[in-house]
Amino acid sequence: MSKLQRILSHAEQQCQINGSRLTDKRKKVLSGLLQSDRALSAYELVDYCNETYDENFAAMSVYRILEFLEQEQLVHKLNLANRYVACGHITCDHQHEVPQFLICTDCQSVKEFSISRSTLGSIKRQVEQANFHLVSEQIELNCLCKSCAAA
Amino acid sequence: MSKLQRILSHAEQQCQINGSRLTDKRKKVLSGLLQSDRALSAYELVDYCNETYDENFAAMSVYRILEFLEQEQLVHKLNLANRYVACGHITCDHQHEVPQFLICTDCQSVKEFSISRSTLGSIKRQVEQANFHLVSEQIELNCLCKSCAAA
DNA sequence: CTCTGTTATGTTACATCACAACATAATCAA
DNA sequence: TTGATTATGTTGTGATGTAACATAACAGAG
Ligand SMILES: [Zn+2]
Ligand SMILES: [Zn+2]
Ligand SMILES: [Zn+2]
Ligand SMILES: [Zn+2]
Repeated sequence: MSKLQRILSHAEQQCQINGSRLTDKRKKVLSGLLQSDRALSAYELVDYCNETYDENFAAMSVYRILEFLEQEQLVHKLNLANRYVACGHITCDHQHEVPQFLICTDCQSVKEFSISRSTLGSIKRQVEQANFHLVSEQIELNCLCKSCAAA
Repeated sequence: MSKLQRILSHAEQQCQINGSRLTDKRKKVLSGLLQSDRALSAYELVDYCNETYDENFAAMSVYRILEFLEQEQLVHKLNLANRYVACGHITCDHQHEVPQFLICTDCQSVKEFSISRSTLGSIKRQVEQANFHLVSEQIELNCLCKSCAAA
């Protein structure tokens, strides 16, 4: 069983537990993201799926499917880049924490990582001091990945 | 002399020093942002200027003007919200540091603030450990402002 | 296995967004 | 005045995101 298959079946189980269905189309969109080494826009996914699976996804469908996958924590939306990535922890059993993302502005590769609790804590403290309140611990940072930085 | 006037003339001087011109149109766009209590999208600015000054700005012009104002550090672009705010430090004489922004996802009000050097340092360190490199210290965080959080 | 309500997907049509490309006008430096 | 540079006008287009309504697939009750 390939790694992709393993992740997909794990995702399917997870959906069953949540009382939702990982349909064929949804699986294809998720696969697209899983097989991509970078974050994809909705329309890139439309093209990818249509070429790879000889399907006829409409943009509308992909947006709806992405919304679903996001709710199921299988996919993350990167607001800073208006793109989507597959969650890197689908096969993990532990509860998914709110992740932070490093996005390469050159090649759109993404690293899902966790900033230390203490750093996150001091960010939150300083935000509160400024009389604002974080709506989410999801933090996105524009970066260069190692290979793009070298070039 | 009103506060607005003072900021504008300060901005004009700054442009002269840089060998650029703060034209009438550019002044109007900047004024629009200065008088707004929240971040505005390019098209909101188009509408605002056309209504307020009885002008006929085209979207294209506003995009160009915003690009100019950004170069002059008079305006900041918020990538997370696809909106623009006037710099809060135009009349400061000290060198402008890279700012961080707290953006209310409800009312689009924005606080330009500075995270502590030490926190910024530890963020950078953790990013480097993940083999990425920050392209900018500009960090944008989705928040709720105090009044929106209350409601 | 029907029937029926719910969920998923298809289809069409729009509103918005961001900018390319070329044209004209204003400004400046000599 | 002239020529170069900069700013703005104008037109057109590709990309984005979603509303509104229609049909299909599914699941559970009877
Ligand atoms: Zn994840
Ligand atoms: Zn890269
Ligand atoms: Zn500023
Ligand atoms: Zn608010």
